[in-house]
Amino acid sequence: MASKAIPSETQRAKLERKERAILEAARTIFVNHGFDGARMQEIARRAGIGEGTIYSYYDSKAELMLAVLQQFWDRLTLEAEDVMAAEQATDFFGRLRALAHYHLNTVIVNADFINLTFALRRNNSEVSVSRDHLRHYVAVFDRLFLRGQDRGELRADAVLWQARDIFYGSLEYSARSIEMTMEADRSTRDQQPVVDDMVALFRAHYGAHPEGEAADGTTLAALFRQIEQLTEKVDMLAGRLF
Amino acid sequence: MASKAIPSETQRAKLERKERAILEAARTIFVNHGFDGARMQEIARRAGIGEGTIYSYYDSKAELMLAVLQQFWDRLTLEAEDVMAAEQATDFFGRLRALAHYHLNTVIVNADFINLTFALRRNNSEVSVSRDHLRHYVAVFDRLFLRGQDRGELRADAVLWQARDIFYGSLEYSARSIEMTMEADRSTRDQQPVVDDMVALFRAHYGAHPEGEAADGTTLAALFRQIEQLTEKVDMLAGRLF
DNA sequence: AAGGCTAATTGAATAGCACTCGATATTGTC
DNA sequence: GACAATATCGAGTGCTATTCAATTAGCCTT
Repeated sequence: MASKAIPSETQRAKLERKERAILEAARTIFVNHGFDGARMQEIARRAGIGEGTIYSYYDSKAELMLAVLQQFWDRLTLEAEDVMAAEQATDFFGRLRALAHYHLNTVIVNADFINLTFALRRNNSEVSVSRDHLRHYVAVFDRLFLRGQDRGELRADAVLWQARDIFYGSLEYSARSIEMTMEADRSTRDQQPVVDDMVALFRAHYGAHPEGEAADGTTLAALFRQIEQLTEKVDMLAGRLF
Repeated sequence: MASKAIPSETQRAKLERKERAILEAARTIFVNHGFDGARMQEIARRAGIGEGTIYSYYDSKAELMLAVLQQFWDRLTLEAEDVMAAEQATDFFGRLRALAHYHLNTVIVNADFINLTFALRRNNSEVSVSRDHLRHYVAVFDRLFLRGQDRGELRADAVLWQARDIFYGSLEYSARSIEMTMEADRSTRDQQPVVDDMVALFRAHYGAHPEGEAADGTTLAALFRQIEQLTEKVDMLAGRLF
């Protein structure tokens, strides 16, 4: 029995090493050439194996790339947690700043990976898996936000997923703008105003503003929202009239 | 001379009709099958022409799709302008709401096109052209924002491109969230809170309300007054209706 | 250590696709 | 009607991911 287990252990180790080699090679080739530009032959050559062998590890090119992305997003998730844990400021906005800074920088530095992730959004069968990575990753923000609400730092009536979309959506677009304006210079300098703006935005719009409360506890943001809804109603009614 | 011009006119018309047929067929096939899933043969069959003929109109599959996208984004740009012009409320926030509403709805309804647009973000040579469509489209927002600043409705120190990224980035992510939660039901109901939140956000973060005194009683009073007036207006309009 | 069994590996063969090109048809001019 | 120019066609080309029959390596039994 033991004589069986030990050799199979070394065998498994060997297979795992080979799998890592494939993944490593695939990562390089995919990032450099994109999904369509990557040649399975080149990946095989770089991994030091035959072309057909890849298919005993991964069923298809798409699945291979999915594995690469899986690894990538898992790493990001762990790093994001670490960055927030390392932040001295333990209040919501301090941590939000740390997360925003990390995310923006990561998205810019790993623009290739981000593009790859969204390039898969065609083949519908793969999308669901691709979504899981993202869901897992953005859960970091969700936990932070909910904790902020529990502590009373954020409006209790704020909707989590709306805030999440604002956070990640804005930062992703900002990353693209930053990339466009300075293609070569990858310093972190120009990211600062974007991060500052994002934190200020969350403070103004989602912050609990205890000092600005009216006697009945109404907040400024709530008033603005109320104005929005009323204005809309007026528009709607006016539209029905004329 | 005239005898030359007239036949060439009919000939040109014929070619243009054929080009429209190709574009129309391509649009359908690309939307239904995605870029990689689309077969040039099927596009040709649907357009009622030979496969090779497409290549005397468009140099490649990618360029054909680019033409489809061009047409799509041009239409969106015009519609966005119209929607804003049709809005009764001429202040910044009223128009922003109209634009946000139009954009969010459009992105949801035409999710296929949006995905196609970003699917091209691999082949670098095409990206620049693809960017031009977007640049043209988002210029609608830019004009609105700058006008709002000129009129003193918005903070003068707000950075245009940051605001633009927040607007379009958030809405695109929100669209995805909305799609995910209700795959079938395409009513406009769930878009309302997102639009409200976006406008309220711009008001709180970019609005020029005497910001320094935001938390003091006078501003609060002004807001309450505004709410009073709006409520009155709603009552009046509702009274006229029923 | 040899033989046998299983699992892993290989790369030539297959199939599917965008795109080309020589042949054919259509149009315009005299 | 005949010639030139232009537009159309679809079988052929070249390039890929993927398959699979043949080969090799690993492991166990005796």
